[in-house]
Amino acid sequence: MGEQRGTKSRTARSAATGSPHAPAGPPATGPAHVAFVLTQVGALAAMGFAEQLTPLGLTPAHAGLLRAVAAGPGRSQQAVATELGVLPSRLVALVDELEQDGLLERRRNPGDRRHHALHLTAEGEARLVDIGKAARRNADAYLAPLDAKEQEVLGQLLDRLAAAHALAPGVHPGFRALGR
Amino acid sequence: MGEQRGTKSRTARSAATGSPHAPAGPPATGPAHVAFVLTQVGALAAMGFAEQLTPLGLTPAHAGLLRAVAAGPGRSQQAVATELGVLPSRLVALVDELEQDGLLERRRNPGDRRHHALHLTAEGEARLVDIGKAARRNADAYLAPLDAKEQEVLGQLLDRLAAAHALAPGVHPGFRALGR
DNA sequence: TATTGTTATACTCTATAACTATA
DNA sequence: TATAGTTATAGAGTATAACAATA
Repeated sequence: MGEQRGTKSRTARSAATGSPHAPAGPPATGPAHVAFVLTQVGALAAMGFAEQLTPLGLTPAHAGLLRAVAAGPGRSQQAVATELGVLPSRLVALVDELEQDGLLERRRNPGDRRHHALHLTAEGEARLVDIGKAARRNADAYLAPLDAKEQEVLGQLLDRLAAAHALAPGVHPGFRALGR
Repeated sequence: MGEQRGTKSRTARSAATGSPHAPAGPPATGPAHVAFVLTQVGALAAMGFAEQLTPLGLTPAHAGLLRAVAAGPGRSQQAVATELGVLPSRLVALVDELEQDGLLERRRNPGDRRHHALHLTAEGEARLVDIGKAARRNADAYLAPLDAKEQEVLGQLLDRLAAAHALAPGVHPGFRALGR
């Protein structure tokens, strides 16, 4: 059930994502400060999630792909690659790995044999539940410094920003190739 | 003044930082959702900053290094590398590039000739001002969907999280090697 | 012998483009 | 010819370890 490949390099990566790099230092107040701290805590949260994922033998990219397939089973690799903003050639490797782990399967479309319809296996569905638990575990620990009301306020403000910047609800921007 | 090296690969990267990857999709509410959106908007803000930096011929890593040197002039590469959480071998390349652009200089320490004291040049100081403007520009655009009061509330909540998780004030976590 | 900086090297991730098989 | 998927290849980024100079 998943050979835990690349355990080492798989430790954490994400958000600083892509390249783990960083904005310069900001003043202690004002918009620039808020934006900077936003990138700080966002990157840290992403790293925490990646760490929770490690024991599952998955990277954030794998988790995002599993979720995308679950959200729309039977789609072609092209369709999924487009939604996630990933290069088709990269998606091949991700699908290969998840298929080897028995979490995902390619099914040839009888109508147009060029397509590979992507579907989760039963094990893939189960793994997706584990991913959800990992995300929840990370989120609870990460947001613990804030009480329930504060978490709600934070969530609403962030939702507003996400909506204003047209972020796709379930898709992480760090997924895509960034500078394109 | 800065040959704008690697314009192509320098476009944007950062936050998804490290590896530009992503947590899986979350439910529409609750802590897991808040944490996920936090990584989304954080990554997007970091990407925006990286883009503002591109015309300056710099990456977020360069900007962070310039700031670190400005914050404590005359320190050794080891000291700066430790503060930023960067490998010394990597710092060499970063310093090389900024030195070639005339923004930074190594000064041999007469006392202990093994050390290279790092200092900004006058041009480096000027560039740092430009970086601040870029950060401000990005932050203003990014936070525009929220009014002043909301931005303040967001900043306070994020500051609380940053403090609780012991984030160094001016240092971006995406800077360090992540899984270490 | 220990430390600073540097170089060499390997590994991963990402990106472009060429190739195949279907249509 | 056009499209889906794949493979090949090159490029950056990042990591480890070996090395030279200095102490």
